Parts: sequence; structure tokens; C-alpha cells
Amino acid sequence: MEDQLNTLFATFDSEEVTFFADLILPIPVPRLFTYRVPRGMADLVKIGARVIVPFGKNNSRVMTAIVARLHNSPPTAYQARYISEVLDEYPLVTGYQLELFRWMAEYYMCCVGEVMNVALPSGLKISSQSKVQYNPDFDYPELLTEFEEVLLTELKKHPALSYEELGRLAGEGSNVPALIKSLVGKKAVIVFEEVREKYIPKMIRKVRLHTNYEEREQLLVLLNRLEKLPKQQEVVMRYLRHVPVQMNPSLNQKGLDKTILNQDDEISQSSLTTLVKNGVFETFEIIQPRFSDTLSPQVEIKLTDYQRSASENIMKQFEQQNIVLLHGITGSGKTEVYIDLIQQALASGTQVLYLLPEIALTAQIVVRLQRVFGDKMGIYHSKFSDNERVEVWKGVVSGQYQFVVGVRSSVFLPFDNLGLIIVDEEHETSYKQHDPAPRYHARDVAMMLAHWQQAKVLLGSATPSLETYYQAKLGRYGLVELFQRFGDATLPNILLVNTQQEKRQKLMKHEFSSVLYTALEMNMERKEQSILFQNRRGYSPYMQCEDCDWTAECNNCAVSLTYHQRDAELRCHYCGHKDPVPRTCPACGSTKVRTIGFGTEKLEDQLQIFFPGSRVLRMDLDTTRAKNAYQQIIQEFESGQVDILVGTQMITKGLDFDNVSLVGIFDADRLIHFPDFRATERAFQMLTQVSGRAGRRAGRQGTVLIQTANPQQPILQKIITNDYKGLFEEEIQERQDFNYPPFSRLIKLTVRHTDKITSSKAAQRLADELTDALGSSRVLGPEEPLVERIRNQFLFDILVKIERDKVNVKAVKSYIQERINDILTDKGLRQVSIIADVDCL
DNA sequence: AGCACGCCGACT
DNA sequence: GTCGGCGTGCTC
Repeated sequence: MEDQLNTLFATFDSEEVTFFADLILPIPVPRLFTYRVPRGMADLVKIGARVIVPFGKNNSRVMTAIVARLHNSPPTAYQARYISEVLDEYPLVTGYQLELFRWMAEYYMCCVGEVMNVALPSGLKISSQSKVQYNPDFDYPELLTEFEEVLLTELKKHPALSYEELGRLAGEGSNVPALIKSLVGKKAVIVFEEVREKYIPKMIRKVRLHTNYEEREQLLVLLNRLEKLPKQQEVVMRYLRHVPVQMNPSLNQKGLDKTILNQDDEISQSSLTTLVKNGVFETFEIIQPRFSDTLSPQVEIKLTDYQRSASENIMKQFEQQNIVLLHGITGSGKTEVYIDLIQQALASGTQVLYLLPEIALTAQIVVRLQRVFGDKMGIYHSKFSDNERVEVWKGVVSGQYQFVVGVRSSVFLPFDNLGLIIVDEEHETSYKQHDPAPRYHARDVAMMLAHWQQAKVLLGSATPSLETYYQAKLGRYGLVELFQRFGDATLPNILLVNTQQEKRQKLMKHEFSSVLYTALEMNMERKEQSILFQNRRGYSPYMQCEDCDWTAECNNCAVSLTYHQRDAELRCHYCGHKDPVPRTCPACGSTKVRTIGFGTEKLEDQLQIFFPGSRVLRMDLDTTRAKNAYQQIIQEFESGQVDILVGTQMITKGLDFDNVSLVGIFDADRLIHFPDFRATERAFQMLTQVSGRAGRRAGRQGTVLIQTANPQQPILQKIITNDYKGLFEEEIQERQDFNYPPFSRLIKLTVRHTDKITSSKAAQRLADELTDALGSSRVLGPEEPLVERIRNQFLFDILVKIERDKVNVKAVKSYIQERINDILTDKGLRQVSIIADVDCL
């Protein structure tokens, strides 16, 4: 039917210019979809606007799409369908963004639809809900089953019902989708899609005095009349106290928040209702922005001479360079420098984006920035609701937000006039998206954005990534260094504690060395706070039988289960699988089932035993799952009510506490010996960043104690002397020798399948084909990753190394994609999934 | 990704 | 005999 109509329209239109639109649909299919623009919509359909289209077999689905291209060449292979609706009068997606989407899809080897999917907050994607309606022309009730009768009776009573509503009405045990399908077949009901915008503006209900009573005379008459009704009189008086209508009649138009007038008593509520009924008050609704529009005081920030000269230096380098690295030690006051630069960029009329890793975007930094920038600043954070994100998006389009602080995904906001992008904590690996495609690196995307919009990029870090520092050393990026701590604060004194030796001398108290133990004790006596870092959550990572060596393992993944004491269960940190804690060994029945190793939970436990009066907080994934748990822990710790904070890497990022003078680090060796070519760099960054939490404010010099079995390791020596340059020189040599980044680009290909043989076959074939084309020095693997099975899928990794300058990366990527597609069409290997991760970390 | 179509086991 | 399992193929 639909197609017949389409054909009819097609012949009508053929004389005139007919428009076709190539649309980006939010699905992982590597092409655009061509739709026909109805004649009446020709002026409305613009590039970058969102449209609604029917999709799938018998138009069973409704989707939000973005117009990427307009043209008038009809597709030859199929009959294009019509766009059903245009959502935006003005494009919500800028030309820059479309360019960005295309670039990302190509660079990160994914589909534009996948980019669109992560780029748009889901509030901008339409939700469609199937509704069912009784067909008035239906006249064969005798054909129905009992269940169908029930549904149909309900449907006759209502104009239309959703599947969910029908499910509720039909009661338990009825298969609503199946029943509806059969009813549709019998032409008893009609199913249609109800489309609605997901974004809902926040409305608040207000009241105002009817204009009849704005004049003094009338008002007095009213009050006199209410003399015998004191409750109502009181409500009117209360309104007048908040809104001095006599002094300024225009205030009455804005009215008063209904909740203020109601206060809390029911009497005033009913009085108000009566007053509204009698036409004294009128109620109305207005849209309330979710971000309070109270303009915060604009605070002047003062730079120290040192910061001032850093800022000037950066500006000077921007004359020659598009990208500048600000290498400033922890606590050197980089934020003030950023603020200065942001103000300058805003003053010149350009937009500014300030990127922070998720965990560093805390209330601490937001409040600080808000004091300076007030409501000109937008905040884009994954913890925000969807409606809030849509408001920020629209605020950028409208120009309300010239400046946005945000996480990784804020590179997708519709900027069109960026002057400056700051990537703070530039080395942070959380800038790289791991799981759903596009597997992008926000720092690198930011650089592309800046390139297109002629904006400058400032990368900031105390421990720059080797890639970035290397570019700076080559002179491709500018470099500004800040090697003095802010105010009188000095860098903490970092000491290594030999746990091997303490164990021999039997000085260890469980996981705590005597040195750390004493330091904690003294710190508490001084009423100063301590932070303990152990990058492992849970109580202990292993549970093992002493008699037979049985170890608790996950059913679905090739990993040991972690014991969580608080919830009394064993958990898999890869798939979330949970098992009860066995009291006896499942293999041999022995009762000697022990935990091995320790996580944050165990440390917390031991602290309670050692220091019974102390107040200890734990901050890791398990204690921050609730919505505001993270903020709460930080606030509680800030308030000084807590002596010790135990945490995972979460505590290493951007937190700024005044009263912390001791940092203890456990198990540094595990970080250092991680089997990965970046392990040394990572360990340096992580340990330096945690150390930086100590002694950030004037007063005493902070102390950092690193527990290690081998204090002689060169990397530890570099950490205690804060010798970033030494680390760089050594590491960069190694990277060069083995042709790792920054001397090459890496693409990791992961092959996955439930059957190990199939998975390995596909991986082997892919690796062979790539080796043939690229040479064996450029292809590593296939190799089983550290965890060879996750969620019952067997994994194999292939690493492709491409020299930066010698090889055409684009060509290599498209060749890889060809080979992947080839394997995916192979009968025996078709259900394997192959994931490409470009610039994997 | 979702959704329909299509061919083989445990149930009214 | 059917309901429903998820393999496989397609989407303008």
C-alpha cells in the first residue's frame, strides 16, 4: 500500500525537482539511507536537522535521523520512502559536527550511525511507542479466543493503549504481543506508532494576582472583603509580601512560585484554591531551566607572578603553535592559569571547551569555576540527566553557553566557533572510550575539532603521556613548564618502605608496614588526614583451598572471583557474576578455605581493628555506585570528620584536600610489573598523581610512603625524585627500539566467539592475511589476552603496528576492514565478532 | 542494533 | 500436533 502510494507520488513529482535526503540513522550499518522529501517539507529539511523516518520491514520502526546530504538523484535500486516529520526548524547539528562524525567513523573504523548514537544525548533521539487501537470496521467477533476478547473489550473502552497498558489490563500470563499480532491479522485492531520528543522542559506552576486587583483601590476593597475570611486574607498578604505589586506592578506579571505561597499547611492550599476559583489569583506555568539562573558573583582570580608568566608564555606560544603542553607539577595551580586563558578566549568572542576526565569533574572544580563564570558556563557530565544534557546542547546552539566544562563526550557538543580547548589531565586513559564504538580518544578528537575551527589546544598534565611529551620535545607542540607548587606548599617527601625486609623482621602488621602504621598513628594524633591507595577493590582477589589449591573462578570468564566481605559473596569483576561464599572447599571438602591478597575492603577492615576509634571511609566502585555517593564521600572527607580515606585509582584524580599530609601506597609492584608496554609510564603517572594529594596547602610538607618489595627498581627512584624527564628518556628509547607509540600507531583487533576453535581460526586467518600484506614486523598475534574468556566468549587479540610516516594509514584501515568483512561472510566463521580499536591504549 | 523469517525440541 | 528457541539476513 505504502509502496503503491510512493509510486503514485513519484510519477506526480517527476516533472518537478524532487529532493532526496541522505540520512544518518543511529544504527551500526556502514552507509547512509536515502529518503524522499515531501514537497511541503522542502523548505524545512535542512542539513543538520533531525527528522523522523519510518524504517524496517513494513515500516515497523520509527527513528530519528540526521540530514547529512540533500540532492535530487533518485536511487535506482529501490523506492525511497518519505520523511515523516522534521523536528528542528534550525539544525541542531552543525556542519562541523557532520564533518566530525564522518571523520570519526573513518578514523576509528566504525559507522557514522554509531557516532551519532553516542554523540546525541538520548533526549534528542525520539522515542516511539507502539499503540493499539480498536478497528471500528471490525465485525467478526466470533473468531476470537477468550484472551483476545478480553483485550478487545478493553480497547473498545479506550481511544488507544500501549503494549504496557494492555499487559497490565490483561493480567498475568497473557502474551500481549502475540495476542495483538493475531488481532492485527484478524483486522480487529490497528497498531500505530506514537512519536514524541523525549526532552521535556521543566515546568513550574506560578500564581499571580488577577489584573483587576493590581490597582490600590481594588486591592483595598478585596482585603476588606476578606476581613471575615482570615485564612484567605493571609494568603493574599503573603503574596504581597513577596511581590510588592504597589511598588512595581510589572512584578505581578512574573508571579510567584506556587509552592512558596502554599508553604506547608493545607489550609493555605485550600484557601489559595478558593481564591483562584473566585478569580482573585490566576495560575500559569512557565518553563524553568534546570540549571539555576541565579548569577553567581563573578570572583576575580589573582595569579601569582609565576602563574601569570606561565599564562603569558602560553599565549605567546599560541602565536606560533596550535597546541601547547602545560607541564605543571601536582599542586602548581594549573587551574588558575586555565581560568585566565578561558577569560581571554571568551573576551575575544570565541567559545571555550574545558575537558576533564570523568572522575576529576567533581563539585570541587565546578564550584570553583562557577564562582568565576557564573551561568555563562555549561556543565556536561554523564551523571546529569538526559534532559539536563539536552539543555546544555541547546544552550550551546543558542549561545547561552559560550563555555562548557565537560567530560569525554562533550567533544560532540555543537560548537561552531571554538577559540580554545583545554584538555586537563591529558594523560588520563579514561579519555579513550573503550566499549561501544566509536572507540575514540577525546584528546585526539579535540585536536581535530580545534584544527577545523582554528582553535588553540592546551594540554595540561603533571605527568604527560609519552606521546604528547614527545611531540613537545620535537617542537611540534609548544611547551610551558610549571615546576613550583602554589603558595608555600612544597612537594611531598616520598619514601620507599621495604616490605620484604619488614616481613623478614616480622614487623608487618598484616598489609601495613611498621613505618606506615606509625605514620598513620602520628598523623591521627596531629588531627591530620591520610589517604591510602590500593588499586584493587573488594576484600581479596582470590579465595583458595589450602589443602587442594582449588581457587574460586568465574563460570563465564577466565578469572578468579573476588571476595566481597560486606555483601558476603564472590564476584567476577568482568561479567558481574556472583557466587555464594563456600564454607568448605567445593573440590575436597576441606574447611581451610582462605582468602589471598587484599583489596580496599580488607584495608578498611584492618584499619578498624588497628585504630578502633578512627573514622575510615572507603571510596571505590562499590561505595560510589549510588547517585551522589561520590560527592558525599568527598564532602565528608573534606569536612574533616574522617581520618583516613582508603580508595582505588578513583582517589588519584584531581581531588584537592587541604588537610591531607600522609599518603600510603600499597602494592606498587603490581602496578609496575603489569604485562603491558605502557606499564612503566602508567605506574609513574598513577603513583605521582596519588603522591600529589599530599601537602597541597601550605603548612607542613606532606609525606608519601610507598610500600614495595624491591625499592631498588629504577622507576621508584624516578618517582621519589619526581624525575619525569629521566623516565621519558628511558621509556622513549624503549618505544623506539620496539616500534611502539609514539613511533607507530596501534590498531588492536579483537576476535570473539563462544567456541574457542572458531575464534582462534578466524583470528589466525585474519592475522595471516594481514601479515601477508603488511609484513610480519607489523602484525603481532593472534594472542590470547590476559583474560582469555569473558562472558563465555573466547578472545584473541591481533595488534597491528603502523609506522607514523611511512605507511598510508587510511589504506591500511580500509584493507583491514575488507579482510574483516571477508571473514564475516565466510560460512564457518560468520558469527564471530571482530572489533577494531584504533589507537588502543 | 532490532526485527522478521525460518527451521528443530518440549509441551497443551 | 503446536509454541518458541535463536541462527541468519536485511534495513532506504
